[in-house]
Amino acid sequence: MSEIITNEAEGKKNLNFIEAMVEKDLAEGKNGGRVQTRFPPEPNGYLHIGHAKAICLDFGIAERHGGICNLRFDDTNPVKEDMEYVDAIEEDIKWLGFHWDNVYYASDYFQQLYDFAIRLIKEGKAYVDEQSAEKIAEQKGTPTQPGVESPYRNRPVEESLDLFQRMNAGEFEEGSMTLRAKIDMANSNMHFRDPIIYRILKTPHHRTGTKWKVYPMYDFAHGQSDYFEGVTHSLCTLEFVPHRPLYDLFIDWLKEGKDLDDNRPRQTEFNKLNLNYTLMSKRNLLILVKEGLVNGWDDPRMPTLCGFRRRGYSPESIRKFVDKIGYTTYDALNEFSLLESAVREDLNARATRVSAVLDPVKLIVTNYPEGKVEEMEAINNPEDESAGSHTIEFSRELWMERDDFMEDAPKKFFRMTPGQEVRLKNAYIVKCTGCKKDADGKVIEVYCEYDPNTKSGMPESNRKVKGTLHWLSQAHCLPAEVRLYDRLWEVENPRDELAKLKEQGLSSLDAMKQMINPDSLKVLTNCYVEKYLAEQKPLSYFQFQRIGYFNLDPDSTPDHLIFNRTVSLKDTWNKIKNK
RNA sequence: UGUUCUAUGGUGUAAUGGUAGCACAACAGAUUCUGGUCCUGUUUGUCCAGGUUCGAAUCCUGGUAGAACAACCA
Repeated sequence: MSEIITNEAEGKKNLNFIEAMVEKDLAEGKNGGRVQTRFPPEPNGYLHIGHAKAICLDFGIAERHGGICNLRFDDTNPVKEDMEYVDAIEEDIKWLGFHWDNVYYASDYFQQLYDFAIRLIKEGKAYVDEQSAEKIAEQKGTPTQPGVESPYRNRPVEESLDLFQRMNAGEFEEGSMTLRAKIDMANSNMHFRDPIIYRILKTPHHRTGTKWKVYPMYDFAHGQSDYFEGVTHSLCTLEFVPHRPLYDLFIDWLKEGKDLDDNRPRQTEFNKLNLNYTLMSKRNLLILVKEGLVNGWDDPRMPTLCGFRRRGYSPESIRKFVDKIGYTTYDALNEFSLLESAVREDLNARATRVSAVLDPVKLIVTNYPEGKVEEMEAINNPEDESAGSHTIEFSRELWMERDDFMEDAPKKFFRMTPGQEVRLKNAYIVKCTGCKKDADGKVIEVYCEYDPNTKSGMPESNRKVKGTLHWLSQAHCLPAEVRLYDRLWEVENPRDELAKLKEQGLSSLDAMKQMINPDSLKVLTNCYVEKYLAEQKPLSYFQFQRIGYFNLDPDSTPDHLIFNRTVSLKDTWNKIKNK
């Protein structure tokens, strides 16, 4: 009985449509009851959070259904690709917490693909075209008008065969000839209008060197690669929907009806990730990096996985986010705040609480003995008792946050203002007694008196005060640089805005310069942090209490501490203040 | 004026012919030695018009709106 209930409960899982399909295929015994996926990046740039969405699906489905998922580099265009990217991609996938069964390269199949092309020529299904790119584009027609056939379309098989072999021997210049599949120049699907399947490229390939002079196009490589590997479910994003009939056709031609009909990979498309205030396309990210608009692929403002890593996002937070947005066929624009809620949720459980003063002003506890130092206990994480605690020194001369003092404060200001009591976190309750200002009226010192009976943990310490402030002992803290990040783009939908500006004749670079947020990076050089932070590992997760989540930048040194703000804490006071 | 695809609160996503639910956001409150977290509550939705059905977010028809497709990129 209980088993039945369990099964029913499992049956009610809200699976996304792809995973539901996989389960159905499995139940029906398709592909011999196997599940095999692949993650197929082109090694021409760094992975971004949109790839994380695909990675979670490809690897996740294999993991959850006893299948396998391979990493396959789609390296059919040596002009754009590089081993640097191969290494970075592998690192990012591992960081996200996934592992592949095998690493493959589309270039592993260059010989098989070439042989297949030869076969198609012999079967009269492919021909060598000697027209220019412009001419071919012109003859292609438009989505509403049929194309016209190339004059080379019906040339003798032997001629195409000879030319294709000589193309690969390096006898012809780049751009002078292509191999085209003979399909249908009038088809309503543009991809069926005799697609180019091979082109001449003389740039050495990062893996095969100068062995090949002709390279297969995506459409002629992807489906066949899936087939060679035994992929069952070929998952990709929505823009490949029009390619699917071609994907199927080339596999049909390849199989020659030898296999059972269901023993083949099938392509299924899902919506790619769009995030507001975020530009995702690799092409444009490359421009940002090359033009120095950001400081490299791992700039914490970048949507790359290495950027998020350096910003202080945990892999778990990214997976959590991907989980929340789901997979559909609707071209959605997700709110960045959902990502932020995911990282706050994860870091709340994970981050060590410390004190840091980002905009310091002196706080003097006037009735505290000069020279006296007390070690106070600071809980590392109230959400996790096992995280323990560390000590923080208290003394007469402290640093406090400038924002935490107001001489004339509104009623709801529960912080330091003359006559009002506040708790100094982990220490004493103090009463503000006044401040000192310079000639310009700027507050340079704040004064308070402490109540010795209110030390944290003491019996009388539980008196209620509305505010609790963080602080640092001037003699016992360290200077630090803190980098505050804001959104890189000022417009909510930079993808569409970029397209609009380009239509107006702007270059990508100029359009991006127009949309970029000039205040996306604020460097604070006059900050203080606890001594405790002197010897922490790079990329460790911290919460600067009452401020936000921060992590130690990889460039940080003990002599020059650098922290990146991952995300601020939710700030209710800021809302009240601005009402 | 082609083909293909899509449409559920502000955003994203469930409901697979049977009580429109969840998360984020927003708002209000309670708790708090973080104005954080945790907790409670509130507001807001099936693009439109027909049809099928006892019953439609779901199926059908027609609109409307949006997207993708015309690289020797992937």
